[in-house]
Amino acid sequence: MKAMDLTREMEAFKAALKAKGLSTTSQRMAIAETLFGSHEHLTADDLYLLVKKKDPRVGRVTVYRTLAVMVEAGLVEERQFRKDRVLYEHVVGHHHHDHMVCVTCGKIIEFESPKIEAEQEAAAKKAGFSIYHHSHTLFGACRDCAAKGRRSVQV
Amino acid sequence: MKAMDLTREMEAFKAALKAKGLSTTSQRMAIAETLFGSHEHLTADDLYLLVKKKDPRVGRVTVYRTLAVMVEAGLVEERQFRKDRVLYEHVVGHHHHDHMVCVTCGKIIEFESPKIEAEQEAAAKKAGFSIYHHSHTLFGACRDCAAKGRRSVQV
DNA sequence: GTACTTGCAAACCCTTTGCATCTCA
DNA sequence: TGAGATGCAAAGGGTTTGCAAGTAC
Repeated sequence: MKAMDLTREMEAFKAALKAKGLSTTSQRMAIAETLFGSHEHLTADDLYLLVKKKDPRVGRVTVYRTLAVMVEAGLVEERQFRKDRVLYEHVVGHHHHDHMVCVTCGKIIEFESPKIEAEQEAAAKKAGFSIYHHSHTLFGACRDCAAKGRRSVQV
Repeated sequence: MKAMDLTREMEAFKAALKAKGLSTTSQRMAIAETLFGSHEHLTADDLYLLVKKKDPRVGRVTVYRTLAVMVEAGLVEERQFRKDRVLYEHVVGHHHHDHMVCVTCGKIIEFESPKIEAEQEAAAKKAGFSIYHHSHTLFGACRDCAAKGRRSVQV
């Protein structure tokens, strides 16, 4: 796999830092490059371990603090598929989608449905509710796990 | 408000205990009566405090353990609207619904949409995914909070 | 009577915070 | 150089577990 071009993501992050009056530190850059370079859904600790491989001088706490900045800037979103674990997904340059989570193998499938978006907007309007954001996750079995008849509970 | 008739819920719980080979203890009954008698979304600790008013001999740990039994039996569902808090809602005798959560005042509005259910089923089918259950939550401002222009982040 | 339950306290896990040191601008 | 950033260690908060004593059946 060739190296990804992270220019757009990194520029967006630097702009967000500048807008908040925060410094462009080597730790923040290393964390951002690692997260933007991954298309996985990562826990803070997953990310910490990955960043540490690149630059051992980055601490776990800085990862948490940097993720918080990114979330606040709208560059990254938190996903909670299990009650004991928060996953981070970078969303710069991606359009909105929701998720199907295979409870057997943990696979995450992204989906989007304009009809669902329209319907939830209609439901909200009916209740006088203004949506800021939403979370819509389907839990079940992916094609492979359903075929294999496996059914445990991993996620 | 007159006392609710919890017969159906309590019988369902007793049946679930019997099916699992578990004893009908006074603690479990007190916890069940309290939870089934509430139409709020409660944290384990909220429930513990409520039960303790009725019967001070019930411990926090037993509440956690009893909730786990109820969730496994399908009598109660867990809702996670915030990453640091799990809410429990009893679902015996209620039909499925999803939630809108006001991030300003914390109000929870229930909604249901057959169209959304149908669409998410269609999306899953397209991906070869079998849905076991799902979570769909809208975060935003309820009518009152939107009108007052308040916008903090409580939930 | 015996195996299951309970409840206290302690352990756990993830996350946040206090604070001295370091670094960007 | 000085305000902001970092990282260690320790605290925090919700939840789970070990174990001795209590209870259902």
